[in-house]
Amino acid sequence: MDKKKFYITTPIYYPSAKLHIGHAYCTVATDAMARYKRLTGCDVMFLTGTDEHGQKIEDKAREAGVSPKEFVDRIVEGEHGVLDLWKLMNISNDRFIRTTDDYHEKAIQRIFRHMYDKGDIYKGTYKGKYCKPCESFWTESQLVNGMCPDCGREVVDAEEEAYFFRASKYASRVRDLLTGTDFLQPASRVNEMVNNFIDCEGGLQDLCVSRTSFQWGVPVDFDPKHVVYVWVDALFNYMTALGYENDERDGLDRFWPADVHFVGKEIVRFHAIYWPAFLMSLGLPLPKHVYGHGWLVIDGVRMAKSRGNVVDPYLLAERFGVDALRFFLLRTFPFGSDGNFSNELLINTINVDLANDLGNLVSRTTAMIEKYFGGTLPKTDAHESVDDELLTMAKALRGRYEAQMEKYQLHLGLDEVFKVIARANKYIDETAPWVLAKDEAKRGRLAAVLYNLLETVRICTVLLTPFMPESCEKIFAQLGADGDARTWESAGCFGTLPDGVTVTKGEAIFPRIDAQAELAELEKLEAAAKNAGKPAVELEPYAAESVDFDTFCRSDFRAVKVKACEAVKKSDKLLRFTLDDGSGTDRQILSGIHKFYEPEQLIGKTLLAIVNLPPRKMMGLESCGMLISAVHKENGEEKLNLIMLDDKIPAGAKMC
RNA sequence: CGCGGAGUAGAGCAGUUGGCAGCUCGUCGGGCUCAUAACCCGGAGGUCGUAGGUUCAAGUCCUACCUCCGCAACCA
Repeated sequence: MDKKKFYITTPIYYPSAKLHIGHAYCTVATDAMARYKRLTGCDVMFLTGTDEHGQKIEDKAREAGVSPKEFVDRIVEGEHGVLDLWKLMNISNDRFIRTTDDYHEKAIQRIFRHMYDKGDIYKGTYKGKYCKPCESFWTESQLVNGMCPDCGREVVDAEEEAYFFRASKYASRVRDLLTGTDFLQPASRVNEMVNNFIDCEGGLQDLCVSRTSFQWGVPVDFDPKHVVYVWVDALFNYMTALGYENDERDGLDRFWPADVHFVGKEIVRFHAIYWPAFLMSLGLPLPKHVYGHGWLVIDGVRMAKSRGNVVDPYLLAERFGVDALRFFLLRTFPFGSDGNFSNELLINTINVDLANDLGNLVSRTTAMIEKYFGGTLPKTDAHESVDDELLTMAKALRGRYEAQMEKYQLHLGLDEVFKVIARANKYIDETAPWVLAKDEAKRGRLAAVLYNLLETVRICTVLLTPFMPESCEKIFAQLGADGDARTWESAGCFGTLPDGVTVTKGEAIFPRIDAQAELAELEKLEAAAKNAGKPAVELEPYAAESVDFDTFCRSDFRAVKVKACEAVKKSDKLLRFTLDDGSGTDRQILSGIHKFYEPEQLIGKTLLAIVNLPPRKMMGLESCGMLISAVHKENGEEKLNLIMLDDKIPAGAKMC
């Protein structure tokens, strides 16, 4: 019979900055799944890569003074870059795709044209905020203080010509796919998608698939002032990497459709709605599953560069070992939901599961075989009923593990293995080999007990291989398990190790970590890493254009006193100020500075405000003016200081 | 009333179709000495967010409310 195929992918990551532990989490999970499938005998294709186009990279490259391609090359191929990280993490991907690869770009042009020819891509207008001097479009949410985030000048409502994908045409087929099949997992994500994006007001929106406001992308070949905008470019990587619309790669017939795309929950929408719609448009087979995993969060908030709470996988892998880190990520957090990451939990998991339970089990088993039998067990068949439970569990393990793995429940697969490991530790207590060893007549029974342990450990190790390839290799070596005793087959067969096998007690495979000392050390290292290589103080660029005196004079700046200040409900940034501006009536101003100040710090302070801006509503509240602050970056971190005036200045005093 | 998720022992979480409330860590007590001060056993600790309702029986189903978190919005 032909080998079964299995095609699995990670998202292609956006290399605008170094990857963090969250990216590693997703890739390690995919890797474990791919290794598991290979173990079971599947012909596996495992793809990962990078999504390298777009405005943000164009901007970052300009800031760095290099071309966009040079910029992404550095993050992808450079030292401690994406490729290095996956090598370090022992990722076994079969292919790596970069959306700047020539064959991919050419294929995207053809794909775009096919969809256009079919009438599923049409020319329309994209509405947004436009900054004339910068020739840039911004979405409402990108604006800084309602102004252009680049130059700080005013933006205007404007329209840009753009191509759109007619997603609306496929709305009902996509809804059926989501609600009627197990395409999207975990199932809890289905309602969210359907209610939010398909059955919402206005129905499924057509998707903007081209832009003219930046150049760093795949040009639309029949209308070259447009570049293909993110999702057509990014999602089709899963097919172009197999040779779709190109001759450079191959394997499309063999591996498409994908068996599963592992993706973070933030991009579930694009994989679960637009990706199937694209494929429907082209009449292509749909992937079998999309699995949206959770995020690693820190103290309950999402990890993000802008929050300065990203965790560096390099640091952790180097300190604790790649396998320990891989294991921790997949053992601790339920794969479908968010998990709260902490160094403490990491160390605790390593100590308890790997050092105390697994490592110590290997150690005491091999130690006793060496001590009592010189490393080689004699033939024996002294079975007792106390063995039954352990043997039953060990024999059933592969099936139970497989059931979980097939559902992508990696943490539950591991859980099954660790139940058996715990049972084996208990078995040692029950059988007390050190007592048997004192009685020469019980040599046979002693050998049987140790053999049972040896086999149990071997089976567990086979099943742990996808998670911790290198450590399992070491364990096999200590057990004397050769090629045939490391296979999927053998994991279902208690008694695989031959009589006379020789074990060797070696170094501790997972040494215990001194938690307190290590935590302190980590804190130091992370603080150092955070500040490394970043300019101490970074200033906004100076305005190139001059402003005439009259324009300046029309701005009415006044001293104001803070009478009351409170956080705006449901907003993480806004503070609501009630101010005395000297006029006799209170003035309300909202300011997005909660990240920098707590409201109680500000009551009674004398601040500077511009008071003749038109009122504006935010979160349902009216803001009449703007408080003036000084902004800069320190060690890459945004800093903001309100301008505080001498308290003897009366409320309402005009600045000029 | 924008959409969705979550509230269960000190912490982190499981609890399938309603049937005596569980797991890991921590904590306290005991056992063992093969092992990486590891392992094994036992105890304490919860009115399962609140208030109603259905039922012989509710963590589980229904209704209302409270709190938290995502998305969205907003960030003058």
